[in-house]
Amino acid sequence: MKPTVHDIAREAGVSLATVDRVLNRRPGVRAATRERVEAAIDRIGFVRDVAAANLAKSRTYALAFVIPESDNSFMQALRDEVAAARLRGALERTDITLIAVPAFDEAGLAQALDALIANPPAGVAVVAIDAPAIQSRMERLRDAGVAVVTLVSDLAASGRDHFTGIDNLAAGRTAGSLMGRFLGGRTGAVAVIAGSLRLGDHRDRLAGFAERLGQIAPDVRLLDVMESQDDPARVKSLLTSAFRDHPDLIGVYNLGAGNRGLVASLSQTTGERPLAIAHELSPLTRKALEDGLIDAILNQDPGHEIRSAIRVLKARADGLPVIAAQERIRIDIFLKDNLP
Amino acid sequence: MKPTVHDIAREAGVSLATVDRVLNRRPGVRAATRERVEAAIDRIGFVRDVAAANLAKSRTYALAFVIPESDNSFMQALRDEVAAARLRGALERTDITLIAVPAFDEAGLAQALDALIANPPAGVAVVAIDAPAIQSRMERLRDAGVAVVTLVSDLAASGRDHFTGIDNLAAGRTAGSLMGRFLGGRTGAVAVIAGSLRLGDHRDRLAGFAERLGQIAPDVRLLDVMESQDDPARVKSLLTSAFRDHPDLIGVYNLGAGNRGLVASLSQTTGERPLAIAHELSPLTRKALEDGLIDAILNQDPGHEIRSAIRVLKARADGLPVIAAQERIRIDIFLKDNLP
DNA sequence: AAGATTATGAGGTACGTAAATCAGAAATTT
DNA sequence: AAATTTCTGATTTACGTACCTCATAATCTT
Repeated sequence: MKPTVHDIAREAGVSLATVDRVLNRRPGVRAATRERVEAAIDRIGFVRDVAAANLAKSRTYALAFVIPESDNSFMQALRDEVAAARLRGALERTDITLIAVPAFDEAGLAQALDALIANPPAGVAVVAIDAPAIQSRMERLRDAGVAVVTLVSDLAASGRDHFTGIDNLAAGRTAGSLMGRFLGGRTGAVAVIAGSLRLGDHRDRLAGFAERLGQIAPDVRLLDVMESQDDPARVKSLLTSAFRDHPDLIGVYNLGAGNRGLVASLSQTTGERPLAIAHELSPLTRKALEDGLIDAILNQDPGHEIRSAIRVLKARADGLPVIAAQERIRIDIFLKDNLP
Repeated sequence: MKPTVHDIAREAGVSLATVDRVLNRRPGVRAATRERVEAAIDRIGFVRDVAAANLAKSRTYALAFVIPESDNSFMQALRDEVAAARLRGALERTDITLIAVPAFDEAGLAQALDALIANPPAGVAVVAIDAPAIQSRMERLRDAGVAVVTLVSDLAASGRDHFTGIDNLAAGRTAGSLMGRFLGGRTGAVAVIAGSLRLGDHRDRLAGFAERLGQIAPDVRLLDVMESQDDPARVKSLLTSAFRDHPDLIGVYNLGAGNRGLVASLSQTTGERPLAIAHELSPLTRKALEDGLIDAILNQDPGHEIRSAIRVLKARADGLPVIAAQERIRIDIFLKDNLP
């Protein structure tokens, strides 16, 4: 049988109350006694029954997700996944709050974090903006004993317990690799569109892409990066100019959002279609992949990210370890053949 | 507050005992009363507290994993993941048994299943061989109320509740797609090595690969498939002959195990190295990818598969729904750039 | 050494559900 | 209408842990 707290008490020769004090870090136990109890715990291999403990505590994990209210499909998917997780709350003993903040708005995010500091939940997941005002607030949350996870876009480590998202430098390199190899020695110009170079993840993707493409296809001419502010209309107009100005355009990499503009532009091209690589699988990009308009999609699964963040927050809130391999977010590569 | 069984009783105007009878499908409730209780459950949105229920039942889920004792790294990884899951048993209320059976041995597998039928656990996960003797035993298990999942290699649907593994036809197409595009218009011969065409998953991969490569690179000459029995030495000797007999060999796809032979052969090639695509990420294939000996690895994550199978088995054992999106096993594509 | 302080023990209740018993009500059969 | 059978209610115990109170033992202060 699985050992219980009673077994610890018997083994250590103390009462249940003392075991409880040790287990739950309550005061009033001499160091020597505490060690005896801990030794007994190790010896008999006691593992706290989390279900019973939660039941006894009537514990529900209050978790807050702070996500920008951007209208791009990735952020939308992220919010939908939070909503779905919210519905599972009764089963999973979570009470999830979704806090939508204006996109790219440091002050708005800071304000949302201040509200959380005033009324701290057990855990907070934030799509962070890397700025001192945000960093310091995240540290305050952690100091208050709140489990803190950054989502999608990271911060300096002191501001969070864990980052749930992909390695964007590697994502850029992957895009560069695919672009270079799919081009198969052809020469010409390649265009890159970012949302904004003020975003760390976009900067990382660009750097990785340029580095890797330069290695594999040194003869390809990489055009100056264009910024779309993640706006589909702007993506489209930027591409229109690029097609006009560079008749030898053989590849396009959209490393930010606004894929609607990319697809619209590609579906209008006459002559040979350029290779296209973009991020985030959505109904739109999925269809473009199936239709052959886009050649590859790099993806981070929003469902995985939200569920992973919840697991990590619950574990940190309980002071339990995390299965690292399970919580690493993959850079998925999708071709039309391996669509899920 | 979350509604409890007491709330149901009050709402339906019956006693707790009757609610319990309805909830746990015990006899002794008139149809009319049962409906009243069920209506009350719907009305107040009751969700059974699984943790409390398990606590009350002192339930642990006895789960058996039946996995071939092949020495290839994928099956090894699968067994390791089961062992790891076994250690988490105390936390997750599972009692996991790993049953290793001889590889490719229908009679041995049938015998292992018979033992399980005689002493049925709550759930069984099997790396199945698609044969009538196996199929019928799986059906017997299901009829006995055991949750049944096929692992890696599937069976007809009547023999299992769920399949935990990848779509191998799609995996083959993905390999064909990558091969075709990476070749970038070059012409020559492409070799394919399977473990055994008696295995359904290997047949599927081959079919998908041939189909897709033919579309993308019609000028490429696909050599007759060779069978390695998943033996590294045989993979190597087959490749040696292929290199000798076909000087224009420009691509190799190993769709089964035995990658050690593939890597050994590739590292000895003189002149231009052929494109190489293989399955399953391991320390060996990872290194080969990093060194540029292999160009792409298709992968199914053994950790995900085992954890998914456990979640599914527990859910089926409780008659709970499964989050389908979470349990779909991805066909991962790894290049040297997006290695985890 | 008396008093103050800190450790520990003993015992209980609570969490939400499962499962059992036994008594009594209602429906069905004879 | 009586005897059976089938439902239903009321109540209790158990699961493993958390957390509370009260009493007493051990240790430290002055």
